[in-house]
Amino acid sequence: MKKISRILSITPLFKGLSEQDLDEISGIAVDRYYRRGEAIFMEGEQANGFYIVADGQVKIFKTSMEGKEQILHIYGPGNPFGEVPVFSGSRFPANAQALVKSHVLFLPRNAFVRLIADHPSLSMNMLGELSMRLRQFTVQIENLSLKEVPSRLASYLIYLAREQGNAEHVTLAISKGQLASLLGTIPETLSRIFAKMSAQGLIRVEGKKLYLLDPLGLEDLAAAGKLAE
Amino acid sequence: MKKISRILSITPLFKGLSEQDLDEISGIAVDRYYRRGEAIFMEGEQANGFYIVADGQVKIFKTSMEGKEQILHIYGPGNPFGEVPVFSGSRFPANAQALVKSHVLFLPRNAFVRLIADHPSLSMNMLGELSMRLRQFTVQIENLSLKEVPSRLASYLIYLAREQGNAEHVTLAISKGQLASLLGTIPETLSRIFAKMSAQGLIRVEGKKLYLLDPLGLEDLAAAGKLAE
DNA sequence: TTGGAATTTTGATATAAGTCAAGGTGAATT
DNA sequence: AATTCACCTTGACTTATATCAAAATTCCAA
Repeated sequence: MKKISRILSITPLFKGLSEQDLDEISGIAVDRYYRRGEAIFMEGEQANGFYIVADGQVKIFKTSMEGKEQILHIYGPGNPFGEVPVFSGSRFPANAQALVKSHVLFLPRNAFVRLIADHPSLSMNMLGELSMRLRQFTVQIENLSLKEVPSRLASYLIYLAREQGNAEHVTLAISKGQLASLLGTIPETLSRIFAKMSAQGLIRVEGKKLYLLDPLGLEDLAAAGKLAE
Repeated sequence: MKKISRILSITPLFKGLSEQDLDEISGIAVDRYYRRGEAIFMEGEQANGFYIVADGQVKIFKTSMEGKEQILHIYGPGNPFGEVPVFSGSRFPANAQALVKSHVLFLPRNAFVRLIADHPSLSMNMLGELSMRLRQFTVQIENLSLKEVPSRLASYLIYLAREQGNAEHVTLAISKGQLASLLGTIPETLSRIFAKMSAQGLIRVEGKKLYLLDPLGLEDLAAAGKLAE
């Protein structure tokens, strides 16, 4: 139990709740463990609760008939996922799978809905969470529809640099294949773009460590720019 | 004032609220009128409230540097829009523009947040609304990333048929150019695909009226299928 | 440490969809 | 009825990215 409340206390979703409230949530949360690559839920499956990553890394994704995959989110400790069916529908709109060995908390729907009804700050937090998701999807749609792959990659690198608080270099938390799927492309294409961007001196690639050699050039590319031959 | 509460009463967002509550909301809502083509808000603009379509048609969209446009939603009477900044950020993530002469209600942020705090059913409705949006974006991302334009069009036609409750034919509420932008393509491409689909006997196009001649063929195409030459 | 699988890269080729340009159609306005 | 303008269509061409195949590299686990 101790372990659960520690995770809940670092979860932004529960910010502003009292110690007691957190205990109450601890009471309804259930531990679940997944191996690397294991499915957590599948698109279309009936949901009876949602999840919070306690430890590890989880991807939310769609797949096409032909087997191509599009990653929608990658979540780490403190991130909730699978909440959509709690508030609408009741079936998951996408698949969730553990990218590495992971520990997640499962929050049963009914108990949570009861909780939310008399904790306005919890519902405001959840509204904030869903709004952030909508914002993010907005960007993802813009990227897929209005930008080419090099721009998407540049945007992502800039985003990572900000997130990791280091303008010099970033470290990929995922494989390049998974990055391709996140950017809406395939590994071959991503690889070629890495090569081109390196040739132009925009970046230097050393395994999972990427040096951002020309931040302005990257900004430029992210905005609209074409990647020269 | 009479007019406002009639609109509020048909707005799903306010379902389950008492007559009094609706009156209270009427009190804080402000009428706004827009001409065809007029901007309602722009991406990045500071928001101090959200909107509900009372009458007319509004598009939410992003544009690229080069001027290509991607429509995210098209809303009609009873649909709320621009709520994201109410709960996160405070800037609009996209643009809104009236597609036809429109009447919208503006709900100031603060008054609405106060209202939501002590009306659990209102916050549940809003959570439901945002969840539906997330669901829809999920589909849109899937379409853009994993399906080709003919499949997207077929999906859209099937969706329209369901919405309009007629399996035989559907009527476009928007121009073909706008439809192209909604599907993430350009008018030329859409036009060619209409031509091809007509040649295969899948549909027949008569201006804004589209006859679905081969529902199974369309289902097939929507799922994954390729459009033959 | 080595063998084998997974991941990444490179090359040759195919293709869906975008661009540019020119007509055509139809509906509204004068 | 004539004119204009927005919308739609068609054609020739270009291009970004996917596909298929194979080689190279990296990563683990035996």
